[in-house]
Amino acid sequence: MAQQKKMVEDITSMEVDFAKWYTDVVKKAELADYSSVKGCIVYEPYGYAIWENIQREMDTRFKKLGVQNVSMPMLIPESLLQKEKDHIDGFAPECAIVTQGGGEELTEKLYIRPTSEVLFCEHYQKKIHSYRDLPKLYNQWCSVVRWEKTTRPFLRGMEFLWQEGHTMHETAEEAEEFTLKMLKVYEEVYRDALAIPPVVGRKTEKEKFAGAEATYTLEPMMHNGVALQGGTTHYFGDGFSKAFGITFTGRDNQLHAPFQTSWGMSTRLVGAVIMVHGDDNGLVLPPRIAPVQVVIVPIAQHKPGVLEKARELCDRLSENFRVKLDDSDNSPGWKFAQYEMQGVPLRIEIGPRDIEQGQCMLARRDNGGKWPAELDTLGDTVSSVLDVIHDSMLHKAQENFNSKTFTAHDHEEFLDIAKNKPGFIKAMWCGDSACEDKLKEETGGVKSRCIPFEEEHISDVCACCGKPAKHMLYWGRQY
RNA sequence: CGAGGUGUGGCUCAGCUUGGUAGAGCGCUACGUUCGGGACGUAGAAGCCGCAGGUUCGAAUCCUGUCACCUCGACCA
Repeated sequence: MAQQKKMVEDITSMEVDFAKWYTDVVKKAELADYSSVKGCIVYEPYGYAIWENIQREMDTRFKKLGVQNVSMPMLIPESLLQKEKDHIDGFAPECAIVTQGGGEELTEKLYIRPTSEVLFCEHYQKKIHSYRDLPKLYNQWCSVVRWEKTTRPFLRGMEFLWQEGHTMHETAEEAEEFTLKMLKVYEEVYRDALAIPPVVGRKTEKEKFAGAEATYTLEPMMHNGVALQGGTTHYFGDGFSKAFGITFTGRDNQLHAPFQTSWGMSTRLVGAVIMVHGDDNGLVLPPRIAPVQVVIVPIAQHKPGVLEKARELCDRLSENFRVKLDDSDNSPGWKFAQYEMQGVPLRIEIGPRDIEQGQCMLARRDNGGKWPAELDTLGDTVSSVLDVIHDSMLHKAQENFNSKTFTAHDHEEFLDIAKNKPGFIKAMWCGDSACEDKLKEETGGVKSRCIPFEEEHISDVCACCGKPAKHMLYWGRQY
């Protein structure tokens, strides 16, 4: 399909300034607006609807695995947060703290949750007594607060929406298996709902979550080659259990500490969708999470029969799809541009000429393709076209990933790629975090992304120090 | 948190150097004509010039502070 012409003048071109392009799209597509507090955004209806659709994709998958939704408090007493040392060391610097209530100084500070491991642990300590109480598979949908220095809508905020799952298991094997199971669920959401192919793997010691034994991550590549840490699952072992005195009587009539996991994905996914799929005309939404999957634009709508036919189409298609009929007074050209900006996957144009011929025009957002379709079989056509669009978007994202992923065989090549080619770098690593520090320093910000599950053998030695290599790592800059 | 930049109707910006009646384009409202890629005419509404102090007879304009946003670093999801 031919390269799409840039038709929207008020969005900065991606090539000119990617950061500006991003904020232009967020504002022009009416996804979010700034509030008067730094880093706290208003999720506008259209942006929130995207999040609701992502939520639905995740929530139904969680429930299939037996996960139950709960709601924990927002405030954490300081003493509770301090029970696990690595955890508080990791999070305390970026916490907001309540010191006053009802006009009086509090005797104990209350932390606004940056994440809720300790709250779940406190509760589990009361509820878990026997192996019969396990596993506990809880999740909550909530917002958390982290005092960030740099903020950007959806990508990094002081307050953001997410889900956090926290589970307790009888054995280490079961907990580790569940950690990986959730990682699979996340990957499925990425590919099947968001049409994004992430790199999936394990974080290095240096990059893992505060208090975790192992952290797994999903790292999609944005259109400009920058990574976004977009979802993590953690295996905690029994560290928190022991710190919080959670015990249960096992099948052997002995006391044991249960094994724990946690996992989370946030509204950052909306940012990923924007930056992976968007183009110079605005947002491009994957059909399965698009708030409006099909928009109907009547042409010459004042002429007899046009609006009636458009309404009839809208009613018919609404049985199976999320459809919007725009019968406002704006010109057709204005409507085309507007829904392109908002990333609506499929547009239907219907005018007097079409009605005469028993057809309508279909236009794809992802590649600009436009062609006539029979009205009689429109439902089936729309259904298959939306699937084709999804597959095609996933494919395009994969191609972008492939074309911006480079292999570094040695130190010199690594530095050269880091300096000159935006994207991911595949390179061997000795396992020493000193090499991660050194490469980050030398490249001005390239960090290890993860050890993928399917490692390639690039060379025998570390691309930093030249010692024998243990793993292949993905490297890259991140948001 | 460091360096730089920007805050004036809903949006993009002019005005500030040299203090003296608040401006333009787009958008918005009403009516009419239009309608296959951001239509046009006529009439109209809309701004304590980011916020708080200060200087002055008088401040969008000068001074101080503060907040937000953008870019580049450092830090982190």
